[in-house]
Amino acid sequence: MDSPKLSKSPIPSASASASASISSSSSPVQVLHKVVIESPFSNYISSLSPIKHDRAPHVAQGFVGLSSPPLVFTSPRINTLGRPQSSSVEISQKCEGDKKIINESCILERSVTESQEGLVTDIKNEDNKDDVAVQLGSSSECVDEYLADPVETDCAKSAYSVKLNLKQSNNVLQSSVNGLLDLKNIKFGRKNNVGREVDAAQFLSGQSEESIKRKLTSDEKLLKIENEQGSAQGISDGFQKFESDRFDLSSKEKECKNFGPQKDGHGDGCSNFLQQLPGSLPGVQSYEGFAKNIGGDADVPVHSMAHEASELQRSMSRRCLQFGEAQLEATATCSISTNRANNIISSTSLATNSETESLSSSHLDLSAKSRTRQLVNLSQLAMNMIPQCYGKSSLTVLKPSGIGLHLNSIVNATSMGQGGTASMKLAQAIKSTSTTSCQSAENIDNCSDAFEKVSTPQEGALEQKVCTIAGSASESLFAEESVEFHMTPNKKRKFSSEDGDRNDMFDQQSPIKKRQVFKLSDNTDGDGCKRCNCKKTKCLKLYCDCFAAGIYCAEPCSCQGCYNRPEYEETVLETRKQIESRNPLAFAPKIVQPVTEFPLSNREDGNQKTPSSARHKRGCNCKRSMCLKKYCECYQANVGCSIGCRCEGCKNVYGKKEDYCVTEEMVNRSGEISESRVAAKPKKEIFHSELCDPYHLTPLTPSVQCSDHGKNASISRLLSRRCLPSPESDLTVLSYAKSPRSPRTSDSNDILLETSKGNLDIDSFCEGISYNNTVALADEFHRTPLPNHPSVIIGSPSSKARELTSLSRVQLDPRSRSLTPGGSLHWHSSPIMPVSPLNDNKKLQGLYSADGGLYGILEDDMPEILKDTSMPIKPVKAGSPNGKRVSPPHNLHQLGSSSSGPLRSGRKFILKAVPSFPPLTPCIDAKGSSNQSRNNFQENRSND
DNA sequence: GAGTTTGAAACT
DNA sequence: CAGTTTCAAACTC
Repeated sequence: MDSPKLSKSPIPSASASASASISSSSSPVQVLHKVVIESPFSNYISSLSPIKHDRAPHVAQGFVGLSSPPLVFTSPRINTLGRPQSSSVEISQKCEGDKKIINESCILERSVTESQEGLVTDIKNEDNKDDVAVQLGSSSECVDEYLADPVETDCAKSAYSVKLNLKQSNNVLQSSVNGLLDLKNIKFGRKNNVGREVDAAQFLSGQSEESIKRKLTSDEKLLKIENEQGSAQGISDGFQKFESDRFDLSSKEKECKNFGPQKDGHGDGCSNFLQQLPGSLPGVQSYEGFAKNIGGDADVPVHSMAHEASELQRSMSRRCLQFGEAQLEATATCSISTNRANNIISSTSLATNSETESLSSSHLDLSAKSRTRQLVNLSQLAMNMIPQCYGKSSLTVLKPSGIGLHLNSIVNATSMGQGGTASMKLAQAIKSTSTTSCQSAENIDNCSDAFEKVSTPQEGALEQKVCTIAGSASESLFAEESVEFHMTPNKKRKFSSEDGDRNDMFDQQSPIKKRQVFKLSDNTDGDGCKRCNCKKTKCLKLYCDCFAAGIYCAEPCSCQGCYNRPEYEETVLETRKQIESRNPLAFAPKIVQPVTEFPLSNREDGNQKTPSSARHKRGCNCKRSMCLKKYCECYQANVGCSIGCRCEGCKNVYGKKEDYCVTEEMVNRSGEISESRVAAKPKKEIFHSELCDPYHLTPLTPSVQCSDHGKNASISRLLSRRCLPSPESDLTVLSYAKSPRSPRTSDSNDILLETSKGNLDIDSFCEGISYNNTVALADEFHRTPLPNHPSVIIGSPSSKARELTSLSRVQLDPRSRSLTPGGSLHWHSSPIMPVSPLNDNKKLQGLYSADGGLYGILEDDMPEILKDTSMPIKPVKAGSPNGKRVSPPHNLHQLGSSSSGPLRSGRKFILKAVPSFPPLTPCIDAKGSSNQSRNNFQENRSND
């Protein structure tokens, strides 16, 4: 044990105290982040609303001082600040009046915009946007119109981009006057909000009934949309309740109804959704299909739309913010996120569906009300999506779901997906959105009911999607947290088995209870984070999932003598440092998920059975469980085994080690990898590269994997790897392009890249940052807490994104096509490889070799930043036969001149220096040596 | 709920 | 670095 220092100042840092206070309120999980709220916006927001408390509790507490961690934590916090608060603000203001709401919305918008700005400077260049808008076609009408409004541009800081969008959108959007009116109204409202709330309101009201309605809608939403519902079409009481809760289900129904006929193809989905909403997934699926249609070809457009819509959203409603969080968490890819978000939204509220639909079919004729609602919904969607897509989103994403546990992001997601996880996430999203509204018990009940209704139907597709999202991006404590926090009784019902009496448990009742709960919930608290039951380690060792995940233990934990609490922050930090000193990657996420999975997964099925691209950083060392039980970290994480695994008799459902190798091989042969260099490399190398490179690791799978339990995982993997990124997912494409396989070389890759470009603005942050960053960030965060820059991430949401971006850019070789600014972040995509002509063979080897790859890349291409930054490329021990610890890549030596020496010798140093980067996977074949004796013993036992 | 199994983490 | 021990989760009964 690291000597746990007994109490030290209970709350050393202000942030810690803050978090502690928050946590005290109720949330089991506490996320610590120092910087988070520093932004004026956040402060302002926080001051405005009490929400903070609400939100905070949900957030898992991270170690404030932790050097490495917890990006994951950060993100949640960010979310909390921005969105949750905003939402809460809305609520609070709701009571006050529309004006306040408007103001707040404006503020939020600004904050969002600003944050976005930072991330998105790229967006300014939006040549692609036009394309996107065009691609989006009708779907973006409303948004476009909205964007088109000059006023908006003025108001929004991101006006520039908006203007561009507007121009484009104008061309496209003109078709729908109504939408414009609404949008304009909204915009106007926003402007006015900035300084002239009243005027704006008047203005809006004066412009048209629609505008009025819309305003009403916004007001209602904030206050409660009941009025709208009443004015609009009759809505079932149940739906009304939802609406009151802010779900606006009734409104959605109305909208859907309205849309149904109008909608082209999507309309059906909407109508279906409505019909099925009460309990049928189909609607959701159809909705997904719609989303796919929208974003399928060009995810980017969707993002752009979302982005645009986001502004509306901002003005309109903050409540969606949480959604965004959840979604963000879940999804790295915008398209996916969008779809999922849509799904989620739809699940939460019909309105959401209508939004998407409306977006998709710009020309849809909706009643003013419906349109208004749609706008609102769109705005919500946009909000949700935006964060994801945009830099902020990335930040949000940061909160790796997996955070909760090393393994866990993925695992949790998976579990959730399988069971009620999806629902939980949905619930999270919903709750997040509705949480504020649900403050009253009644509201809560209503919300919960609504949630149930929604969730139930969704369980099928939605859950999977959700899972995927959560898993891929990061399950994010966030979402889960929010879920817990928000969990209404109904929700509990849904999760009852899991959550059960979680609240009660917070008190740390008998461990048994907790433990039971854990069992039910898979040891995950609402956050999706596992909760520990440590008895001897005081939760200061990696044995403790909480500690390992960089979060403080919470009520749900049944640990004994726990020092992993805010009160013992110092101890925790010290211990953490010690552990990190031994193994810099100790706190890095265990599961590496390739960024690309997202798209792939989406494409295949809505369900996506498995994702298999994600892999365990170190790989497992299973001897007796055959990787079929949770003893296996790979299995637990719902990821397939890879070369890095030292397991024996692997039968991992998510992907056998052997299969993995085979797949890799096939891929290599396929020539996609292009350039002989890849082909030339031995399979192992390739595998290693993927394995080693966490990001790179498995392009294949989506972390989440909802699962078919990985039965199809292997297949999916193959597909994913082989398949170039479909146009559907730009991310995928990009990532692939970046992949060491040599995006350049492969024609397909090039094509893909180009395609993606056409669809997306690479420059736009949406694409670059949003996609890449989001994913990358998520991964990074999950994987590696940035020891050095934790505060940065947390502190300024954009900061991290920026850093990443900068890194990525730096990494990016101008020559390389790799678009993604953030892509570079993702190792797996590392543009560098393709770009750098350097000794391909060596590099390749290096790359392929687990650690080597990174090192090589870093040195050659990225050198400065990365080198300086010190990427924690490898866990010190990563390579050990046991696999427990990553050993430095042997190949490094081979790699480049400079790299090998220093790297090797200084591997430890490097690791520390670059905590921000995800730990590379130990590529080493390593045979598990460590437990041999034990293995032998086990074998003997088995034989017996 | 207790006990066993399992494999990672920690230790030597 | 390899081997061993410890630990807590997962699992079984």
